[in-house]
Amino acid sequence: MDSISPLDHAFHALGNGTRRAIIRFLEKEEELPAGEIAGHFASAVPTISKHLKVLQAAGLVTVRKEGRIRYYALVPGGLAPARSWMERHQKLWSGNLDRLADYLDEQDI
Amino acid sequence: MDSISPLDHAFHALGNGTRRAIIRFLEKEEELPAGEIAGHFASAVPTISKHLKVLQAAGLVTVRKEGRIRYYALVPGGLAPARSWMERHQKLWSGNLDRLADYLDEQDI
DNA sequence: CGAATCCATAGCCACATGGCTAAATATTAA
DNA sequence: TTAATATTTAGCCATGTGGCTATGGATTCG
Repeated sequence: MDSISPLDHAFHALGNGTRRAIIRFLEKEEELPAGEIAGHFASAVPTISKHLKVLQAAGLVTVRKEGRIRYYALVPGGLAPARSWMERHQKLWSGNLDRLADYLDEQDI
Repeated sequence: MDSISPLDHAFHALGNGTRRAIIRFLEKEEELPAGEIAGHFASAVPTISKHLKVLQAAGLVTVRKEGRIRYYALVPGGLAPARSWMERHQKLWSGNLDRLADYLDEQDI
């Protein structure tokens, strides 16, 4: 019943080389059909489909269905929560902790 | 035989709420004994010990052994590789891709 | 309608993960 | 030397993950 933080999903999604490669591939185009994404990787089509679903659950990617084609695209602010977590902690890491960051971290934001 | 990228380790380590909580706890002090870290969590001691090992493998944490006590501390630049990956992609995400980032990403740096 | 295309889902496998308790190791104290 | 303390390692269990093939649903083409 323990609800999992959105950060868990985001970091987990990024913790796989194939998924990061999919992200890089998507950055080059506005959007891409699932098949075209799958075609650029050695893995089987359903395997890539699964990865896309993980990226979607992490809020990093969206789908647009047009006929029988699914166009995948990056979510503009998708990386922001994970990135801001890192920003704040990069600072704390270096020694200058402040109360705002403490407060934010109590909620694991 | 596929060697796993350091980024995989870092992102994977961050993809768990307990481990992020350990990081937050470590930020408040220069270094802490394993027992004191474990004491602040509901999980059993060996469970926290395992998490510390994951953080260590990810290059986020170091140990210093003094007698029978292990002092854990954050690695100063430990977050940097993961953070810079996100920096670069946050930019690409927003639309302005440049060749340097492309080159860096070919090696998944 | 029937066949082809695009893609997801279902089901399987081997292995990883996060949790636990119990045992081992290393060091210090009695 | 024996006992206590700090921490890791060894096993065990349930569940998750990444990979595959085979099947199914939706859409388009002949």
